Amino acid sequence: MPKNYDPAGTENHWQQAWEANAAFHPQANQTAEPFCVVIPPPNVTGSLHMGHAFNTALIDTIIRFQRLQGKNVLCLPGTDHASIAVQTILEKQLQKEKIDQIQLGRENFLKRAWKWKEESGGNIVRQLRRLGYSVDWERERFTLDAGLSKAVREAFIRLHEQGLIYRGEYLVNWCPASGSAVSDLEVEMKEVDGFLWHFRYPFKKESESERTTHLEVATTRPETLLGDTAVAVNPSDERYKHLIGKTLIVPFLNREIPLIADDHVDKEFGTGCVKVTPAHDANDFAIGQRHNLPQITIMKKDGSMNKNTGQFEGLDRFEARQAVIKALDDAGLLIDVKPHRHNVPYSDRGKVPVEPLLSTQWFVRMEPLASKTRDHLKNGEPNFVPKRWEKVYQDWLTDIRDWCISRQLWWGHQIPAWFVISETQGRITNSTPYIVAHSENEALQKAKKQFGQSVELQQDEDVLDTWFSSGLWPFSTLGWPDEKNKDLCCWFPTSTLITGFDIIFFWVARMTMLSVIFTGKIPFKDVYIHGLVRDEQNKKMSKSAGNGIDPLLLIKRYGADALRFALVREVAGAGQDIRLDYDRKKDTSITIEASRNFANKLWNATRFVLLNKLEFNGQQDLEFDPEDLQLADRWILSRLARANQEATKRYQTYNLGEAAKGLYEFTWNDFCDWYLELIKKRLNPKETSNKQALKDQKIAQKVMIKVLCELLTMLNPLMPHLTEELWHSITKAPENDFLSLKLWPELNTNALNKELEESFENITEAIRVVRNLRAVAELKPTQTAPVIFVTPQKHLATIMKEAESEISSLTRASKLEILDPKELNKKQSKKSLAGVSKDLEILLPVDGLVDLSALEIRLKRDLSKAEKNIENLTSRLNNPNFSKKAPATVVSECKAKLLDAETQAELAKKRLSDLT
RNA sequence: GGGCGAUUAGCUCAGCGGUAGAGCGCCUGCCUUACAAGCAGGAUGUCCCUGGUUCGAACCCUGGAUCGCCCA
Repeated sequence: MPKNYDPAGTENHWQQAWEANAAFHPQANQTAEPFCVVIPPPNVTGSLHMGHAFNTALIDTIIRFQRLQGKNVLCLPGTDHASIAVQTILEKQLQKEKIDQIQLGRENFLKRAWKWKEESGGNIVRQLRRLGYSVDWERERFTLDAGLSKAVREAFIRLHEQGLIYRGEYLVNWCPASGSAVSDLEVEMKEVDGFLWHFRYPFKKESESERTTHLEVATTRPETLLGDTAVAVNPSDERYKHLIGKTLIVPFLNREIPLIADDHVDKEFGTGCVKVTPAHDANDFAIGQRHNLPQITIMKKDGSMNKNTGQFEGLDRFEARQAVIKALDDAGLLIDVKPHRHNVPYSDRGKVPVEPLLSTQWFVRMEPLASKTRDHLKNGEPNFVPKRWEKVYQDWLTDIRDWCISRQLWWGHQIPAWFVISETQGRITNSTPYIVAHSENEALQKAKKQFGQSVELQQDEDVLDTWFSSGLWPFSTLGWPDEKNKDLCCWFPTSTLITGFDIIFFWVARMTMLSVIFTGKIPFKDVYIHGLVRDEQNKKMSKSAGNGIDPLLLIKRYGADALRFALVREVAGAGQDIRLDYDRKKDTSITIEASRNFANKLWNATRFVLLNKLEFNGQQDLEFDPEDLQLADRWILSRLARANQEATKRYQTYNLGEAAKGLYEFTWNDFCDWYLELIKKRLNPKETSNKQALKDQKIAQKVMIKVLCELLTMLNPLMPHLTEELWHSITKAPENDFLSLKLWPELNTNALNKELEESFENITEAIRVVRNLRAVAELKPTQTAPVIFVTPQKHLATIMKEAESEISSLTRASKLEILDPKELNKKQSKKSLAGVSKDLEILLPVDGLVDLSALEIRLKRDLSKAEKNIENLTSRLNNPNFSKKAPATVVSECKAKLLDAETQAELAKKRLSDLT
């Protein structure tokens, strides 16, 4: 084994071995308790970013732990088809090749899209493998698969049958960049610096009075005045009360519109008069509905002005704004321009302002779905971890708006609705009847029954929102709508959903709602919500901000295990965002480097064990008679059991960061720093003929191997590659026998011994004091010196005697004495360096030149600490309320501490007086 | 405007009623044959402010400040 761990080869090797042996491909018919996680399907156009790495690290840790618990674990991977993103990529391709999309036709376009998917779409999935993801690759799914497409059609048909899907003309968010409607959720509000334009809205001649020939109106979007069908004021606004009902004239178009009164108008905003454009603004749409106003669309789908705009026809929406302003100015109607910061809705994908636009779309009626899902939530389904996200989820399910699911795109699930165009002269209008069916054939049969033999059908051109198919993911991937499917029966409802809080709305809520309606069940028991990865400036990592950190680069530098361990370790406070330090010049991260160092530590601990197990081979049993165990053995076995107990609990309750930290500390501090150091002497006995020594050696070997093996298993969910490699090194297990498929070490409760652990701490503390005194004495590490421990505590003395030889070697003692204060020779103590730990005196009788002033400083510091303690504790104990009201254990603890502090102060004083 | 979260050592964060913790960094000494990606020793804090509850508050409650996120 080389001195340093090199992850590259190891990780690659085990990833291939796992996959070649289908290690994580479970059978649906096993009797073991099922455990299932479906991964949040990444966008097929995506490439691995830190968010994926983080999510993956958490999921994989959880499922690997559950696998070690003996459960029948399925983790199902896949990708979603990302309608808009793929379409955008292809459109760019076509543009480059100067191919017209319409001429190319839908069929050819889709051929190209699939070709692109086959060639480039696997990118993200390939990259996920680099993390060592223990998913079942044989069950990998894609939202446009035949199976999932069937599920989508079935879902659409069932919703439609239940009256939960409708088609109609409403105001939707139109994204001119992608030429499609998008849902409310795909709109992001951005605060931008704009202007508030004040202009005059003239009254019709008959409506004029001497004093009022016009109204002053303020708007951030002057171009929409071309679609105005009213001006509105608040009914209680004294300034305008008398004018309500009068007629105004739309500039340039000379359209007559009324002045109406509506409660929703804010008197304080602008002049208190608002123009009303029902076809281009959501609030105005609502006003329009209340007042029966006409809706005039002024824009085409590409964002340019249509024929309703007179002289402005053909202008792009932003050009039109400038043109309208200029025209208003020219006409003397423009009054004022004020800078104004306001929110503008942007399309998430298209990155341009969305345009509220009247158009005919398909919608899902959400309230009935949400209401059923809220009922489940009352019973605690699903269970959110951390709890606080439940409220976010609940708020979202309350006051939910209908979901616009149609997209004017080609890449996706084409809506399974066929228009009976023969009923409306071969054209699709808002009144054309339609048939919803699984296939064209079925639609035709149905249509013939209803409309006669000579019907002519045309399928709706639009596709469904990608989230519609993602919403079915937990059950469509398991074989739904085939309710007898073995996978579905075995693993649905799934166990845990693990995802970031940013998609609770988009994804989690939609999955629960769709699942409730189709299966009657919430699709997962637990929802573990994690935070986001932020950059070193605490900014959210995103493509547009350009502050992403490439996980693959970090994997290359530190290894996938180090990256995973670092990400999980940082997440101790569940649900909190994590900040990852990163040096952009050098592509290094101190946090991940620390995890890499930990991997190396584990590597070297194993190396040490292998170098010292002598004639042991992997098959040899590790049984031993507890009677033969030495103090250190019993101690480390107690610590091991505790580590096991804590890790189990933490893994089970999603406290993964704490699990990682706990195991890190056990490995480094307990096992490496103390246990392995303590047994070094036993492992290399000087007299090979001494039977007891050989026995002790063997016990130490067995214990260290046992501890290491269990440790490797417990760390396996966090660092799967490294632990797999090291486990094979120790056990010499065959290549296709995996630690990852073994069982979690059984908890040995008999080994737990709190008292022993506490006593042991006294010893380690004593050793620390000796080392400190040696440093004060400026002894060379190789130099030995005599050590004397003095304690009146019989128990402590006994334990120290039991560990005498270990203490000797760790303190480099030439001679070690453990004495009762009565046995201490005055002369001896006078000439010694001395330290104090609790009621233990530590003496270093060194002759020769020693810097006494350094020792004095040390002792004085000890003394003042102890005195401060005494003061503190006494004042507490002197408070009558304290002893009366505080729990008895706390009071007695306090008294014991006071006693300790007093002895300590006394000893320190004595030593100080000895110095002079 | 409504809601949520954060504020603890130089940095990144644990702790959530019983005298402040870890990792990294820092200082000192060590190539002690598992590991210098290491070992040993050491220093470091008005636990954001303000009242209050309590025998006792970093932790619970009032109010406020700053930063961040979500929704309107």
